Amino acid sequence: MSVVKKSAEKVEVGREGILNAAASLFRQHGYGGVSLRAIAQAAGIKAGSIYYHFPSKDAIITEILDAGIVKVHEEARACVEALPAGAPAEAFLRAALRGHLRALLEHGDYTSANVRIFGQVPAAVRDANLSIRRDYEKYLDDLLSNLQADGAIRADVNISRFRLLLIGALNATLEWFDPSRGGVEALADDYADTFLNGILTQTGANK
Amino acid sequence: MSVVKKSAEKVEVGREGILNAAASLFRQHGYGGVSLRAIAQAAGIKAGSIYYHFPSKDAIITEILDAGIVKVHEEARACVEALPAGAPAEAFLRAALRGHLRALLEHGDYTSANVRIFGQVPAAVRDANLSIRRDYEKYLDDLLSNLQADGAIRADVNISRFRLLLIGALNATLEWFDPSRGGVEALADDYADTFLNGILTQTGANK
DNA sequence: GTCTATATCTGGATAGAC
DNA sequence: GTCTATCCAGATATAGAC
Repeated sequence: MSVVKKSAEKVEVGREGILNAAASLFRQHGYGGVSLRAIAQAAGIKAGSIYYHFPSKDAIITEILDAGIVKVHEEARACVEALPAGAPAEAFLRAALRGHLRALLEHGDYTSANVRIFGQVPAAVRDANLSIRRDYEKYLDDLLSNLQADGAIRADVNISRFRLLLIGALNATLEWFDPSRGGVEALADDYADTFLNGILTQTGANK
Repeated sequence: MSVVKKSAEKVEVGREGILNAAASLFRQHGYGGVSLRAIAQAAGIKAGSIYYHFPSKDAIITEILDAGIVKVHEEARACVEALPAGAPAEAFLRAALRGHLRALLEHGDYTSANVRIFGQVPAAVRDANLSIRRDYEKYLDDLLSNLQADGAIRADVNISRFRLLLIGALNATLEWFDPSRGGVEALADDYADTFLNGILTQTGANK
């Protein structure tokens, strides 16, 4: 995807090159820590040229924040929908978790920019991203509620609170995940084991 | 602790007033999004006056980052050490979790600033905070390893990976926790239940 | 579609009065 | 311990050449 200059240094140009460069810089330095000059330099153009593609810095970050959520939502949904008919209940959680983690870590600059600076952007930018966020949260809540209605998840589990715990734990992997030391799929399985069964050796009678 | 002006608007002055104002602003707007002028205004002084207390912006953020970790580490340790002799194994995890969460949410500006902008500050500032971070991570790893050696935690649980999952989930509560809707202690117990036992209704034979 | 040049403003930091 | 005044580097954004 996107243009690649021969083989120099994969300097991408145009709209997508700007977005990729910006996402990486926002992730590293935060919203206020990145100048249009820096984005332009990373994209291989001059600062003034950015305004041909985007009307403002806020427009760039808005697009990046949205993309971060959309990619994760789409991949989680795709993984769930790819399940064979009659898959066991816990497979639904495993699939959603795997999709979330895969998209999260494969589009790390966009998703990390979202996780890190959502709370730091101007209110107008944050509001624009909120409905997209809510859509994904509702998707997960519905999925988990169905599993609970089926009896797979304990009745005393607060679904939206567990969803917050889950997303928090998954998103935090962005801060330390290193693809050269074990793949995403293994990580997803490992995390799913913990969420589903806990860490205790014996789980006879809970309090 | 710290000075309070009569009852006007709790405008704190001096060193601590600057730190409190800065922590709150860094949490809200990120490292690059906060100017010394803004910090000064929030602290009720003028920008130039800050340099009487701190040599640079970096010195301020360094102190805030360190405080964020130290408060959590101290409270977690205190909760664990307050356990009665002969407390059950899982009580150790519950205590550490409760201490972490309590300090995290009670000193939200400092801890949230740390969580949000650790990855965005200049390298020199980040390095200064790293050893303090490592100390706390080692404390948790040792505690969890002991529980595993005692047989309380399953042998197939990767301790440092579980610690990453745990801290990630706990720190994420900063993004949504609202003390007016349920206390910290209840949240800590709820999270502990999930980590210890998982969410599945039946936990007969794990794969 | 990208450039140069520039207008306008805000940033961190310093000096010295009080 | 806080102020005012200021230096200068760097910010967003615009205008117009190519």
